[in-house]
Amino acid sequence: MAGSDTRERILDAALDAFGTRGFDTTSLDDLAEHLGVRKQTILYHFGSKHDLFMATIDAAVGELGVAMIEAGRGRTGWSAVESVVNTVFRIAVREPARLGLLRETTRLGGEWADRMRESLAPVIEKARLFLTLEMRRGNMRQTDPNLVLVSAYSTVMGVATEVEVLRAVGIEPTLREAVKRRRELLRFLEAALR
Amino acid sequence: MAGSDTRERILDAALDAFGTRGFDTTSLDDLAEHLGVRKQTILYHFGSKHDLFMATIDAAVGELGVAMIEAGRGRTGWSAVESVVNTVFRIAVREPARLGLLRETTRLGGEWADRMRESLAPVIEKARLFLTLEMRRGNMRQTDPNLVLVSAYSTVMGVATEVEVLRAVGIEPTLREAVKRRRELLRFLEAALR
DNA sequence: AGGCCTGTCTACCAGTTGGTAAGTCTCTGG
DNA sequence: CCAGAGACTTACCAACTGGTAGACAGGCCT
Repeated sequence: MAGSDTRERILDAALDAFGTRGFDTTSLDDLAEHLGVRKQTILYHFGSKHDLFMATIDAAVGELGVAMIEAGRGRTGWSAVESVVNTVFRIAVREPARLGLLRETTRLGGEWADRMRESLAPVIEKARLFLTLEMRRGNMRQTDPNLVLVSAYSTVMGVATEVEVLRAVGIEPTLREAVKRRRELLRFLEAALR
Repeated sequence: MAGSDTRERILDAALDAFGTRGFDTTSLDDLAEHLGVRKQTILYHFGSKHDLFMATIDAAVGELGVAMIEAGRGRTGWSAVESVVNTVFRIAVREPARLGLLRETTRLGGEWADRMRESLAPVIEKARLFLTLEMRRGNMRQTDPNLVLVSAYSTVMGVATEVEVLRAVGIEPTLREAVKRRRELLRFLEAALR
């Protein structure tokens, strides 16, 4: 039959559901119905809802990390930052659930956040090194790289994903607006970092 | 007996629970047990879980807005920004659930986010006016105030509340660290805005 | 052919959820 | 003194949750 293709389909659907509706609100029944499959098929492939979420984190966060490292590879200075931000924004527009899952995971904390940190550790380490180097070179203002990292992360994530906050200031989440937002965000970051 | 004091107690506990564990994860049973009261007492005062959450938003977001406006009153320029950020940070440290509830509400979206936007509209309007004025005076770089607002909001909220992200870069959420974070955040914002 | 593994299904379950119905108690005003 | 409103309770329920047990089909290897 379809072979192990079902597993992939479940993982995709789970990523989408967990990343948009959240972990608690997503029931295996709903997920199964949406896939045209019985709930027990999901449990057969992933054992438990817990394990399914774990697998989802690995898949989503892993690929996200790879994309970010790829975006920064070979670039230096401001162009590296720009490239990474553009990549994150592209993902935010095309697969909002992927960043949503990151949010959801940090929100849930505990064991899941640990897992996510593990997956993301190499990216963070790379970013830290980058910042340290740029500071030493005098291309960036001197401060604690970790704190800069948090500020930059928060800003990018927020501007890229916080739909309701955008609406609160009268910005509708359209593609055109996303482009403007990205441009302004880059200016904001550039001013803050350099 | 205790009169309508129970209502207040329920509201406080609900704010705490919804703001930290989230809406779905918080059951009326748990809430009731924690209060030493039957679940039906909660439903007597608030009708439904839905209505309880609404009331929680009104209470929490309302007071937050008042605190922010109060912090900015009478001040101009950078000192106003500083004062508001300090206020938000104080709340983040002392009543993390209050900011957590804001997060949770934007996360859930829909009707609840609408309600929150209503409560917060005057604060946002005031902030927008402030930014416009400062830009006109030349104290702040010229751009779309709405976009600046989103960037600033995201950054402050993130740095103040995203515990797991902080841990990811090796910062433990202690009080001492919070002070350092606030100082760095202010520098970050100052560089980005002026 | 026959045993076995994989993938999917049906049937079922115990626990938890938000919510309804109807009672009990106490205080207060006429 | 008693009617009734307010505050809180017990008793109950239907719906849904994640998960287990076991059957059945088909392909693969011997």
